[in-house]
Amino acid sequence: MGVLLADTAGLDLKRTLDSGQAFRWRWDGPVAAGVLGRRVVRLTQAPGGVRLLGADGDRVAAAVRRYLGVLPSRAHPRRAETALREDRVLARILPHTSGISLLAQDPWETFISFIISQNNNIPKIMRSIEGLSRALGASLGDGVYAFPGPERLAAARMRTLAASSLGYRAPYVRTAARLVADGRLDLAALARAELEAAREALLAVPGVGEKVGDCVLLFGLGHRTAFPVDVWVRRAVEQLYFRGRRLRLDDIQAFARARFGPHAGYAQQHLFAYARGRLRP
DNA sequence: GGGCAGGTGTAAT
DNA sequence: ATTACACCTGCC
Repeated sequence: MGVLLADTAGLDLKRTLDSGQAFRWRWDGPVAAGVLGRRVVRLTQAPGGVRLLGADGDRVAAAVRRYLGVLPSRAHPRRAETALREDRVLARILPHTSGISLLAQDPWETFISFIISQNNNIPKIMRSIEGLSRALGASLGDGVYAFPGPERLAAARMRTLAASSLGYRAPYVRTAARLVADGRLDLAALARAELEAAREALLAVPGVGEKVGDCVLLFGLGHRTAFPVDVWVRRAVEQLYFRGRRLRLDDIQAFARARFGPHAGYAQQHLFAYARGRLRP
């Protein structure tokens, strides 16, 4: 049943969907169910790649392939891995992390999701996003809800936001939604803009710091040289490249640019996955 | 039940 | 320029 998605050989679905870049996937045994826009998608790992379950047509398959980062071919994770294997440290790490893909997620949903992610943990982030979708998003049937659009979120009552356990992030989410809803922040334009200009625009939003901004750039706006530094990536860089020496954030960024260049985003994903799985704090 | 994790904003030096 | 602390919630 379903269809094997082209170009997904070698893609590790679990590593990809559980890598902290997406928050709307649920595993039911071997099947991952997620919401892409207004469509529920079910995926499973197959011997030759990723299988799209259900009776969806070619257009859906193409959309899922773009989402999974295997289209266009220049964005394919295999290219990044080939290049990153030149790095001695990553060559050692890759056997544990190979197959991770950088997802091409919806800019708006990614923007809000990572504002919620600040000073937070993944299960709680997922609950908050689920709660917002349930309260404000369109029903897609079977108890599944789309992520609410900017206008819906901008107009939401504070108590609705609070009911989704946003905590002190609620005003950040509301302000961010208003900026997008009335066009003062154009996420699509930031996807086309230069990295530094886009970064600056995101950092001007209350609740968006360097880490969240870089996550939005990398996971939602297609800026594949962004290098989000959270505590795990910091540990990985300091321990694996600098013998545990304490570095400043700017120095980590400069190091990533120099060392990984156009593949910095992918390097970050592998370092993050490795650190979370195998490094001690 | 107190301590802790997780980024950002703000106020302090 | 760097540093210390508060912020909300859920988990241990």
